[in-house]
Amino acid sequence: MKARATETQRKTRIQIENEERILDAALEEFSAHGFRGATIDRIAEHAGMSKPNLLYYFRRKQDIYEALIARLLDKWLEPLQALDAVGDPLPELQSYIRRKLEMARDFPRESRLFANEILQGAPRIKRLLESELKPLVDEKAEILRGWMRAGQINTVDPRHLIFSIWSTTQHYADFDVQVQVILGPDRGAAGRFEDAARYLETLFLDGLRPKDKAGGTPRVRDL
Amino acid sequence: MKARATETQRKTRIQIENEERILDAALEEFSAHGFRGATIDRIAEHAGMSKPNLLYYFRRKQDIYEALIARLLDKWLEPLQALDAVGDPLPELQSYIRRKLEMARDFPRESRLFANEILQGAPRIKRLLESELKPLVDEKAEILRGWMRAGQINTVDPRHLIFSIWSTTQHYADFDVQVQVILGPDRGAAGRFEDAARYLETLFLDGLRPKDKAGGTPRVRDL
DNA sequence: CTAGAGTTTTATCAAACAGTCAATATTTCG
DNA sequence: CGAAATATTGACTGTTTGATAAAACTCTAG
Repeated sequence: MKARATETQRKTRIQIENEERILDAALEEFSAHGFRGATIDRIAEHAGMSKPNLLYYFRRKQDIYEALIARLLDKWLEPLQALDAVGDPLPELQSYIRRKLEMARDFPRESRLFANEILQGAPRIKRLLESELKPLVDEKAEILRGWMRAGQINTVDPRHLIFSIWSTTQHYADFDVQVQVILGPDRGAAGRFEDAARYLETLFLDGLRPKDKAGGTPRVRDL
Repeated sequence: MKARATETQRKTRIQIENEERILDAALEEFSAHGFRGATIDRIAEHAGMSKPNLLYYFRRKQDIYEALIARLLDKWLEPLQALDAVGDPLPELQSYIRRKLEMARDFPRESRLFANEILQGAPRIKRLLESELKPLVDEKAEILRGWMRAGQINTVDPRHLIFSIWSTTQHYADFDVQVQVILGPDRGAAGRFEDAARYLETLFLDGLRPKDKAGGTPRVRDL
């Protein structure tokens, strides 16, 4: 019988192995070229099997893509899930930033997969963003607002705060080539991420304005 | 005679008009689907001309892409170019952030074009990044270091500072769909960018740590 | 060991794709 | 005007791509 995912049926050893290999190869290709730029041929080649064989496990290109997204979304949202109301705000936020940065370091392909999808208008996962991401962000934004009301962190729009954490951390995965061109090969990947972590800590905690200059607060604000 | 760019030759009115239309259409397609995902047929259709006609002006797909990149890179680096050593550091940085954010607001397709290219490993413009972007960043990083030595801004790695400005501002163009899902349709595009500007100002100047706990200026700036 | 389920391959298809060519139409300019 | 330069088109080529059909092979449970 056909190995269709829709049916409730135990998976064969070979099925499990091959779907794994296909999804890994697909991650490689989709994250590097986007949905339209990736081809079944290259995914099959990368997975070490013939194209018809691959299509035996996933009937259509889009099926591979959707399986991949479904498998990765939860993992991707884990750091934000972990943001907890009970901890102290600043360490809690630092921890969130650190986790996101570690995700960018350890799972750059996953980061680029989502980046490609969103960048190209999220035609295939927009619904998923509305049903999964939006409520999660709303929930965590409420926690942040609580901290702001209590004066434990500066008052800002919590959703924009979350955007800035996403963008600054994922930048190191998504724009890695550019980062490497600019930083040069001096420090390895690990060193780059340490530097990034140190910088982001300063930025998010204290910003750029020096804490106390010699006399008074100049507070230059306007442009 | 053929209308090849390699030859020193005055351009016809029709040539100018058509190249313009082609490049605009190409920006639309390349920014939405990446190099491999975009097709000549769709670019031609979008430009309102037949495919062979388009190929009369640009012989290969890659030629369109390269012409587009060449035309846009300078404009894209303009805000950083404008960062000036003589101004006061904080207003100067604020101004840079504001400019970058305006670019994201006014030229989202250009932002996505570059994002797509870098995301996919910059295979076509890596050399350009090394020859144009790297020296510019090095130059401006030196200005930032000067301000840090003078104690006018906090001491951080200036290149990571630049990364964070790029990522936070371009996020509003590149990840626009996601931003819209999360913020909802309440405020229009203009409103979103005002909010973003206000938030980024707080972030980059003061970070999240409250300035002085009780007493002093509450610094409530609400949403 | 063997029947049937599960897996892989070979052959194939139609559509999409980048790019070419020669013929035709239009514009420019002396 | 009329010839040369420029622009546009239709018809076409070879390749890539997503997808299918059926035959052949392999594994596994009884």
